[in-house]
Amino acid sequence: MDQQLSPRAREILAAASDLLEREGQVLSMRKLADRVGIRAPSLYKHFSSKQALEAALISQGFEEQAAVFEAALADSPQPVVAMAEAYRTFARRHPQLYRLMYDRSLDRSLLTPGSEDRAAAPVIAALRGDTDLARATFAFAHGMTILELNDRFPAEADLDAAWRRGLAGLQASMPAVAMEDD
Amino acid sequence: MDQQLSPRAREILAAASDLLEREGQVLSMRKLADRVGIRAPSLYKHFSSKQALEAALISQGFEEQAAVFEAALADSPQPVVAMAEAYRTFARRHPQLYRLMYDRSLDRSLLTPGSEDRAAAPVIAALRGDTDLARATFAFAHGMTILELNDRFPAEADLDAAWRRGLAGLQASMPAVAMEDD
DNA sequence: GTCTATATCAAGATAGAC
DNA sequence: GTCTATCTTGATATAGAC
Repeated sequence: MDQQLSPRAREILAAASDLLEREGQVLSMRKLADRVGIRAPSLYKHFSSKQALEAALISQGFEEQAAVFEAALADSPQPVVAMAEAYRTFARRHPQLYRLMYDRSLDRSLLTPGSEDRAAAPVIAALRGDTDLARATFAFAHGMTILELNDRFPAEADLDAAWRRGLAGLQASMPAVAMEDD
Repeated sequence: MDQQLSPRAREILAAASDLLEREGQVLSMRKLADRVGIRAPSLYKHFSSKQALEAALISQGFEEQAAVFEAALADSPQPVVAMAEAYRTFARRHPQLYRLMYDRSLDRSLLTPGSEDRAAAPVIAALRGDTDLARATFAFAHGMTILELNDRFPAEADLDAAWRRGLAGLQASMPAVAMEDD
């Protein structure tokens, strides 16, 4: 959690976030130190390695996702659609953080415990505990998102329509609840 | 096309393919040269840059995908399911090539002209020209594939079930043809 | 908690001889 | 088409002084 980080460490993370948000910037300890206004070796007084620093950023990302998903679950009559929109918005706002979070394998031992699960929980809840469908929906959302970030769709593609189409199909395979609510 | 490449260039590409297939190996001009049995600068007599060499590998990958998708379209009563299986098999057989092909933006000017389109065409045909649905299905397949390669699903997850669930939902949103065939 | 100095490694690419 | 020698850049990380 953030509580375990010193104020200075949090400043460094904020600077790293800023640095990442300039699209295309790759995180390096030197560039980060420049931005903070110190020398690169000094960063190691606050984070034991670059990997540990990245893990802190990733954990923060999961916490933010958890918050927006929980809001979507609580506030929307169509939580899956609302979550998909929140997912896409998150990725567009922090494209480099998104890549950091999802483009590689994760060393989960370095993450804030439970942060990844907290982001996943509202998604599974919105799909009524159907984990297969939740995984399929997550895969669809990630695929749409990362392919868009990587410019892999034709310029003329109507991505809103593809999102709608995919979500409609996936939700249609949910066990119908029709008139009742569980 | 391959025809434009010299025999030596094709040997180099084959070596690069081998090198990539050892999971986890990142392609470098030096390691590639070692494997070919020459010095790194000599590679530049055959490919103008590392990027050009990668583009040749990617083009070959698209050609291979086009071939397996075309076979799936021709041979299977359920072409979308057969293509999804072929897609997953391709990625598992060449995980590093798969990442090279899909993890980044593409400089299409370096590719073999038309190779990317040839891979996409059978997919669109199998979905009866519905491009929105084709993009949604591609996104789902890529998401499942890359998240599996990156170990992002829990160890106990039943990925076969998630694939089936996703494909069933997506195909259900195809305009029904029921008794007729077009 | 910051600094300087440095170790270590690895990468892509070019020049020019043979 | 191959070589040697080299340029240039950039990265993570440590040691030890202040």
